[in-house]
Amino acid sequence: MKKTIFVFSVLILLLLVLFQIGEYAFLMGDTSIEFIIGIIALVFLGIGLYINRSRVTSDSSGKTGIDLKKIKDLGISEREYQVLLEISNGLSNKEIGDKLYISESTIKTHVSNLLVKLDAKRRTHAIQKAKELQIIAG
Amino acid sequence: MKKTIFVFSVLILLLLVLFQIGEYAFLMGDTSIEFIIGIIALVFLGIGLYINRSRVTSDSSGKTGIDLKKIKDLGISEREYQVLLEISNGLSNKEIGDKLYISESTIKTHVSNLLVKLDAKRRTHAIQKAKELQIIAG
DNA sequence: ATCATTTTAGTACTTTAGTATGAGACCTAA
DNA sequence: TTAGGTCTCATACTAAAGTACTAAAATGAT
Repeated sequence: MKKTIFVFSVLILLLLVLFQIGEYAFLMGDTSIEFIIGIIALVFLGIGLYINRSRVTSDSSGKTGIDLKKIKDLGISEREYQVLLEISNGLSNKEIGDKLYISESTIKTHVSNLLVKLDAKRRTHAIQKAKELQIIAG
Repeated sequence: MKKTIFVFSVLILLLLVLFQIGEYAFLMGDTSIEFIIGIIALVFLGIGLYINRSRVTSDSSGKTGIDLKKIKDLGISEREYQVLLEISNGLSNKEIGDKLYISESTIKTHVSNLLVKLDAKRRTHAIQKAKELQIIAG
């Protein structure tokens, strides 16, 4: 919200500045009206593109982006998160162990801990929960 | 691609039209330069917003849309697809059976068939594959 | 009505997943 | 140095998942 207000304030200021430049250049007569209009058009086209880009960025970070803070809040450790990612990739405990060079037993421990921390009954449930919590890509 | 070319053509045409209007209004002296600049700024701001909006829209429909045709191509039946959806919701075979009012044995049959059709080793793998194939929401 | 497909369900079995518990190794902050 | 957390691994167990069949009932199109 604060960001939006800031952006619009800057926008209005820029508009006023452009008014001044436009008037000044017009009065001096050393610049064609086409040039001024072209500059203004380009600037605002850029502004329009930028505003939506930032909107999209904030949207995607809010919808598909990964919430690192939430991972910590849930008490999920680095290793556990790695395991979670491999689970969502469809790997078995054995395969995850081979990939991370640790035993299947250790993976089972990590998975059990993950299920508790994500309040999930199964690994498929954990995937669904993790997506809901936006801690893994969907 | 064709759409992009069309959009930019319209953009250039609009720019030329605005040049003419600007020059005309300027010569007639019945419109202030601020007004013209304001209009142009607004128009191009709108254009900038529109261009990014359409880009986002096409992106999301291409990434989150469900490909019904692909489901048929894979030979996945209606019932099997229902089971697939419940798997991705994190339910167990027993829970899916209860929800669809059929036995767990039947769910197992459906799941086995799904794994073959999706070329998956496990149900978690099936979820990942189904998302990759854009058969389920991700 | 017949053929093909789907849906349903079962048995018997193997494999994978998950729980509970204990314990050693490691690192870091108090 | 000790306390807390993470990471590791193991054993023993229960539960769930998955495979490989077989087969009956329902559905739907020709």
